[in-house]
Amino acid sequence: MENQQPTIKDIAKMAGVSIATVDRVLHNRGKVSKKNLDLISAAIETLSYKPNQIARALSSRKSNIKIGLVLPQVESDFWGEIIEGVQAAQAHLSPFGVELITEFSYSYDLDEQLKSINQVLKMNVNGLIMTPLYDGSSDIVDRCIPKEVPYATVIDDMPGSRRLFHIGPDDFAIGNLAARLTELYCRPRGNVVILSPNNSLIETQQRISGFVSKVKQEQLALNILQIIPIPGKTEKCMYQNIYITALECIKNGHNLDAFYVTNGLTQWCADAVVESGLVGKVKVIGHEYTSKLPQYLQSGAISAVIYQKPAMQFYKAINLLYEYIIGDQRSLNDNIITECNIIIKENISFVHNGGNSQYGYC
Amino acid sequence: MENQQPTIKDIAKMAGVSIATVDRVLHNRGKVSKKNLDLISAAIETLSYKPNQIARALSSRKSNIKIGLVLPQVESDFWGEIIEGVQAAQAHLSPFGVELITEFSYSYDLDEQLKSINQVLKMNVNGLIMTPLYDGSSDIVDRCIPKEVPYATVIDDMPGSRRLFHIGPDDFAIGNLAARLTELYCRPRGNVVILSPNNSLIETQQRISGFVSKVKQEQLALNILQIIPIPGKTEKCMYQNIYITALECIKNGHNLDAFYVTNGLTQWCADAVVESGLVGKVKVIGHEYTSKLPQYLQSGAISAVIYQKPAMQFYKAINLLYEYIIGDQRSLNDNIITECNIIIKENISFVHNGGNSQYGYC
DNA sequence: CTGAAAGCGCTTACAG
DNA sequence: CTGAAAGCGCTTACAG
Repeated sequence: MENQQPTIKDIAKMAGVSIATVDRVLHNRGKVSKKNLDLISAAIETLSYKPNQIARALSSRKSNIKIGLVLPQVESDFWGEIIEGVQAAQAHLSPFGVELITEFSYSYDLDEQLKSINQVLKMNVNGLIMTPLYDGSSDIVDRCIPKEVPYATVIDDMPGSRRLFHIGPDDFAIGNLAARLTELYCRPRGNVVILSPNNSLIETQQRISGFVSKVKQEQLALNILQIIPIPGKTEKCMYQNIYITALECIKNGHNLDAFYVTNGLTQWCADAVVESGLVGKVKVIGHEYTSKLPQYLQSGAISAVIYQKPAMQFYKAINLLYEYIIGDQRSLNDNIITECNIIIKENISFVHNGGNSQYGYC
Repeated sequence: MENQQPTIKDIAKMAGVSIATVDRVLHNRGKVSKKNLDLISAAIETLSYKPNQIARALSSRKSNIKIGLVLPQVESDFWGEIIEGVQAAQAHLSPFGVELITEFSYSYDLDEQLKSINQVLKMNVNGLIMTPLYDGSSDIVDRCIPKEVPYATVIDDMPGSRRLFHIGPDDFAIGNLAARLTELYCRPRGNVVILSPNNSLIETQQRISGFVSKVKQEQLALNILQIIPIPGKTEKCMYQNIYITALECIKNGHNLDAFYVTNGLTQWCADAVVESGLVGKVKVIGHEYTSKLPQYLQSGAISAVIYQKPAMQFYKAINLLYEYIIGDQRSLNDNIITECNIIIKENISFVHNGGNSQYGYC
């Protein structure tokens, strides 16, 4: 009926060789005479042959592909959600013989992460996906990972490193957006404090500068009172510190109208607002989907968050890295901007999050 | 190494039959003796066997599966975008031997759509996906499509019909959201006119009642001046009617602060605002991603839209219907609420639309 | 009602 | 440097 896709047989016939030889040039492994190479290449070209991925997957099921994942387990909602993306990817790719090997680290500590990387490398992974923790870490990480092992970064980038690609939000644009949301919820005008965990990360800095420059550029009726870095490497530490700091800000007066929290710790800042009985008076704008988000939006303790769908990012990263490893040479965009959603009280019921994505991953 | 997934061979061996017989019960086709049926079912159970989809796809490539699509081509941005979702699905499924057959109708006219349905049925499709045009059409459509052909609805539903499942937004919730967005952009308060194309659709009515009830329930500072149905079945008609109506509203005074447009014709309402030199003064809140949306958001002619990602909806619908047809009995949720995004000036750069989804479909 | 055999398109030893 | 053959897990006629 329709003209069938050409198969490896077709091009073998056309080039007058065996399919084994065609396979050799397809994977440029083994030696092939120049003459045959040319013949085969020409045939591939003229028939515009594309290897059938299904057949490939079925046939090479024995030779497992392993992809390593190095995941912090710190902000538990945020990273916990990611695990669901990883599981979805596992389910999607296991019929292709892909095995995912995950290592966790329990603090935002570079040494711990390097240990995880080495652990994963011991398992002879064919590729690696990670979220870098510090901006200076490019060289260290590059030295740690052998050149033969391609790796990708998700959420935070490591520019200047050998990473194959990066998936993550446009943090400057996100900062712009946060400023607008703050402005909308504070109208006619507002005094804002920015609380900044992971303050040393370049991504955090970009969000802040996006926020600040949006305010200036569009002369939003926002007055940025302070930008306060929140220290802490472990989960508990960070929760406590942001909560205490928010409480202090509230007590110090200054006619505070809003907090902007630069990452997923938003909920713990909102706790301070609730504790102070200022829900509705002091708005909280922040990031990510956390367990209490629905109820906090409902009560007004949080006005809006920007949601970067981290589970989806990992899901895509794993799929892309797999395609790269099996040699799908589709030109790879090396910096993929992830989609971010605004979540407010009125749409949280139909924003798909990591735990709600029965059909979220196609 | 790891315990391999059981194959059809394993369960044949365990039940003491041939793989052909196992295959028969897997697809409950052909007659199998009660004894063997029980034996095989037990084996499947105890080994918790899952057929390998890859192998299945490879082996059954000859027997093409055809899925029919019945698509209006009216609001061209909206429906044009959908075609990209269809193409993505085609690319994704063609290695599985799936062929998509698309028929277009060029007006919102039931008779024309029925013709398209019949056209597609003539091609012996194994399933069908459509967007119903009128609420009364359940019976007519049900009579038109043979019982053996499963079909699904996307975007608009046809409750009470035989459709297998529906994917679409929660229109009442969307109306709620639209009210909130209007309120945010009109603060401190605003006079709103609702313009309603496709007014007879139950989905449109739900958006409107969502909007109205949100205003009442939360006592939003919005005053709904009028709700005006916009007639028109063809593209040109609708564009002209909404533009003219919007112009009239503006001229009639009433201190208009905002339009809420209940569907993807938002852009043509904004044209009237631009024409009247009232950009910034009269806000427009609406729906969908259309070609001029980026520039209109930038200039302020449109303040915000709610984007239901129609291409993604079709992409998912096609995949789900395919899985159903090949007998993937995963329990099928028959009413899938699609994710909707808020798009405003500050986030349009990183919202993935149909035409921007290189990595949007996993 | 049941089974042996060929085949889907590719990969992988193995023998030359 | 090259090819014949077996195999991945399932489906599909075909013969009993």
